[in-house]
Amino acid sequence: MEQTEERLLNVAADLFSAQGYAGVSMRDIAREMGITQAAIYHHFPSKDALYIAAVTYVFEQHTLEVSDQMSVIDDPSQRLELLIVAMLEAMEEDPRFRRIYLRELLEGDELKLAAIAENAFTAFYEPLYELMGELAPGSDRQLHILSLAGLTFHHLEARKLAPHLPHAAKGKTTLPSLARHITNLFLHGVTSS
Amino acid sequence: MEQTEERLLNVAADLFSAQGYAGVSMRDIAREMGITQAAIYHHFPSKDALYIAAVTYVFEQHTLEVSDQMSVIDDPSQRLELLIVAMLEAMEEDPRFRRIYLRELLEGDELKLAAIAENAFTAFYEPLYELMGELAPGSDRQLHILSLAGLTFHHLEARKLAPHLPHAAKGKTTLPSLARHITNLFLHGVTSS
DNA sequence: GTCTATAACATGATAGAC
DNA sequence: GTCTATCATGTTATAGAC
Repeated sequence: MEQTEERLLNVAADLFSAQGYAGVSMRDIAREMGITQAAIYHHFPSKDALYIAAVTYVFEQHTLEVSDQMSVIDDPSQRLELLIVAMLEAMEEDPRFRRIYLRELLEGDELKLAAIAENAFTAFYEPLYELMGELAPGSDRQLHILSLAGLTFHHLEARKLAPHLPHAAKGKTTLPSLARHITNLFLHGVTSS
Repeated sequence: MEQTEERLLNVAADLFSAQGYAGVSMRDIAREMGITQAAIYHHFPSKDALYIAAVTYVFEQHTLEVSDQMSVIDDPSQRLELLIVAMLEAMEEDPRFRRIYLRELLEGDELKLAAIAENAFTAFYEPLYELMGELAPGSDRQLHILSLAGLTFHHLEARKLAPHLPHAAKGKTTLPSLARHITNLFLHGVTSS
């Protein structure tokens, strides 16, 4: 991929993930790029095409392999903690990823949702699915995976909200403490912390 | 409140919660209302004012009293289950509520987030906070409450996504089974189901 | 690969009739 | 309380020069 095109995808992903499809104009993207709006059409035929390309681009960055380091560990609880830390770090590292996911969950049509399902979870889904079979055999594994996703996505996004809540904690929550909290809750529930 | 104005707030809330502020035009709202765009300005001075009024309107519907029926129950676990069912039902009943919450979490500025914090959780926060003190004394109660919020919001929103995931369950998830899943997970973790 | 210029249309908002 | 008409601006997209 050419350098300009990749930068364009990055700028577009930044803006779209933060302000949504309708909230970002081609001029906004062009301004951030330092070019004129018309120049974008040399790289992509339409705003729609640019959006889809940017979303795909962000998702492709997250199909890393996490299962290699995991497969050697026997204890499923330990493997879970590793996966949760990996998920949190991946989502923390690229806010665009989790925001596009949440955004598409809100307004995505069936077609986009199917694409999301295929792309967003690929790196984590299969190892997680297998893991759930070990941790809680016979249970609804998909429900558990969606629970885990809900916990991680929401905690990261809610850090902006937390200071405004009634009994706000003094310092802000660090990533490792979040990982410990989620792992603990997911494994043993609220009664064990 | 006049009848037309209330209907206007409802239509606006429907559209804004589904497509976001930038994704909805005054003409979209007018079309749904069966009036012209200019007529809206008789009721609200600007798009911004209408949006804020619609959001406030939706939130005000959800400051119901749930604590009355709860205070008589001694067992904290039982009270938790009641609260979770109440949360799920409230959010299921009005998708606009949870979507506006998630939307503002994504793009809300500090001012709006503060307003959200004040309004979105008012009905549930205090009883939940107290409950956490009984269920897990000494723990970070706010983290637990945000966990619970993440679970409920995400599960409800992800029901559109679930059928597209790799190992999708056959039937769709019912509200009572969701409530049972979340309560169980939150109380005892994945290992107990 | 980027520019200027422009077409064709959508948008938020106002003025004034009824 | 709603209408028509209109304004100023912003929008996606195209044409053609460099």
